[in-house]
Amino acid sequence: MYACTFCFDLEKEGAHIVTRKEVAELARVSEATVSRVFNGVGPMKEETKQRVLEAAKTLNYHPNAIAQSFARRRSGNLGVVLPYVPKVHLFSTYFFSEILSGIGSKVREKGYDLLLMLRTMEEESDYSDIFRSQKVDACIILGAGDTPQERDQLKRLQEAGHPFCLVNQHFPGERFNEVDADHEAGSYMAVRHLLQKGYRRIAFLNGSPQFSSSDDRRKGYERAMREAGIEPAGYPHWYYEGNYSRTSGYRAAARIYEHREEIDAVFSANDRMATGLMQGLREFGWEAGRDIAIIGCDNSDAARVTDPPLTSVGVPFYEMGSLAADRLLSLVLQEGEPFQLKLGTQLVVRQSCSKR
Amino acid sequence: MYACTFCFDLEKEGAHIVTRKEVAELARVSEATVSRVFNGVGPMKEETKQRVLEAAKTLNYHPNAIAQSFARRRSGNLGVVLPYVPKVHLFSTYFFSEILSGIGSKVREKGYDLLLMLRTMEEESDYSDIFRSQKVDACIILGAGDTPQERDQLKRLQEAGHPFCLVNQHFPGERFNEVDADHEAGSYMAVRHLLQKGYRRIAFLNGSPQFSSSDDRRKGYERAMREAGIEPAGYPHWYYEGNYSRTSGYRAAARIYEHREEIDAVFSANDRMATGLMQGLREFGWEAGRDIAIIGCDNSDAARVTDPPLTSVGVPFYEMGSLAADRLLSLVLQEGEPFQLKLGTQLVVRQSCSKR
DNA sequence: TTGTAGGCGTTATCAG
DNA sequence: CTGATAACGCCTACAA
Repeated sequence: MYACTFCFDLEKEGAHIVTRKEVAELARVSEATVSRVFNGVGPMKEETKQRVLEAAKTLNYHPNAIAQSFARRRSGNLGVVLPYVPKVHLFSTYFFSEILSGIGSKVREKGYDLLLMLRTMEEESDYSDIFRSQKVDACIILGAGDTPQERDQLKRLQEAGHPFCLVNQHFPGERFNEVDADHEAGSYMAVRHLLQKGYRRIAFLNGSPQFSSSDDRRKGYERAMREAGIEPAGYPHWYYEGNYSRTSGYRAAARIYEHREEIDAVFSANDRMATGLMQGLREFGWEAGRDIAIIGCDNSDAARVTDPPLTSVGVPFYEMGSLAADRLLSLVLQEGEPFQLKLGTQLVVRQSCSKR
Repeated sequence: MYACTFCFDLEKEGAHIVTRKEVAELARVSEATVSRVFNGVGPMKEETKQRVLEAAKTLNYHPNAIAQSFARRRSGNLGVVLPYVPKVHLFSTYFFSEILSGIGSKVREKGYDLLLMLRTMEEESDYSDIFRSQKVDACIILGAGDTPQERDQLKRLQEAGHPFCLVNQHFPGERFNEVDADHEAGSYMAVRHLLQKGYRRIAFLNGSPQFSSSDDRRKGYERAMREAGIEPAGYPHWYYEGNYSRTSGYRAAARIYEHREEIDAVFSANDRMATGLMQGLREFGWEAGRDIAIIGCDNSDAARVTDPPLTSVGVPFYEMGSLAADRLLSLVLQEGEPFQLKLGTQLVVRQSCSKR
């Protein structure tokens, strides 16, 4: 009998939404006091506090986050913008899932929530829309490229005073908040590695030019070559350009194979293109690591799966995401300065460039 | 001079947050009328409507989403729970990014937003917490497994009347909302394909048992074998179990190679394990498609990258996500019934099982 | 067709 | 230390 009543009550509570008011009544204090207890502000008698907490527990009270956001005029959400291209995987999902994980862990640590916004390409939507609805307090923009439109939109965001941050992308000449990786240094290391192994005729397979990492990698490649006394500009057949997709790497294989007399290694601006390249070359009977050396970038899962496993420049995407969220949320809380950070990269040597 | 004033005004507007009140004043109507116009409810004079819209445009008014949520007592957010294991990729990121994309497109189409919740494993947090704060109106749970704790939590959610949905996971005996794929049929097709190619000694590399798809795939495998007059239970060396990670597939390679006399094909419960398996076997000098046939599941990107490319059972993750979001949000709006759906799968033949 | 007014569940500011 | 009380921006009967 008692048990029944108890169960019944519990079920009712499950449906009913407990408010601060009820807690206040049960604890015989004012609603304001309940809020103080839950926000830990102001001095208060320990006994009162305990009475409130107890009442809250028996009623199973949980503050309404929406009401809090409304009253505080802060959503408590960090927005993350992802370029969304259905059925086409221009970027590696590795890139995004790592960064997202990094953001997610930091955001949770800071008591925020993550609002995901998938941006379709066709849509000319202003970034400001994201902030206008007030659903996010700040926002991290992933996969942005340096195009005139993009620059314009970001500038407007900046001028409007909306806090945002870019990850893995740099806009020269602007002072946007950014967390980037030192792709130049990473590429330099990779190409140096090839040179030390005795390769001299090293081609470069670049990605889409609107991403700053493409430019950085090209610079690293050229610096290493020039330091070795080789001027890559003198060899037109050493430069190829894809769009970071596996397919574009696959297509490059044909062109590269055409000039096989002048090439004994390829440095690719990401792993996806490198895997496509390996696959394409294999169809001509060329094996990476035997007939040609190949190095990729990102050190993604794909690099471990290919045959032979792919040497690659590791990029700390997870840490970049975490750091971006950390600094950006600090900015929102008025504690912290604008930032433009660059994290180190690391060469992970595997078999795709080991022979010789 | 005029231009200057204009610019100045625009900048001020960028910082100031325009409210409904100001629009009402400029349009010389009540605030209620502004709301009606923006929500398209109730009859109204076309002229009034235009006046309001114009005023809103000149002031650059956008309704405050938080305030709307507060008043409507609906957040307008769909929660998505992801298991979050830093630095460990138990599932393929492919799986999640596809489902997430599917959810994302549907959610946007319905005017909702996506709230991402990364769930760490250690944490014993009740799923109800997700709803208590009122930050989501419904929620899609990804990567759940059939464990006693999980079942308990989901039951409680159900009893509390919180709308949720599972994707790619079935809980026998419960009536949870689910969108699953017909893994049994897919596996059956895959194994039939092997049998038709003349393979008879087919081993099965399963994934973690807490996922219903593991069980389904085992059933499909067994049904195909039995129909061919082979009782797999009679061959203990035909069953292996990994945890869906590439590494677990790699490790299985050694055990499978040990019994190579009794095995000429392997059906793997996902692509990641299959790629690990291929890699492991290669270290013993065994090539997939030449010395052994291999088929995976998921038809992920990885299946196209391996050498040889991997035959795989395609699962419509994108559509599953989209469908789940669609039906779940319909439920929230009181239009639509509880659902338990199952989508078809498809065998994608590549070279990993072509020879012979 | 439009306006008035009460309410949503907090936060935060003042008195006491 | 604690209790009133005024916002917060919008929704929605109900009234006119």
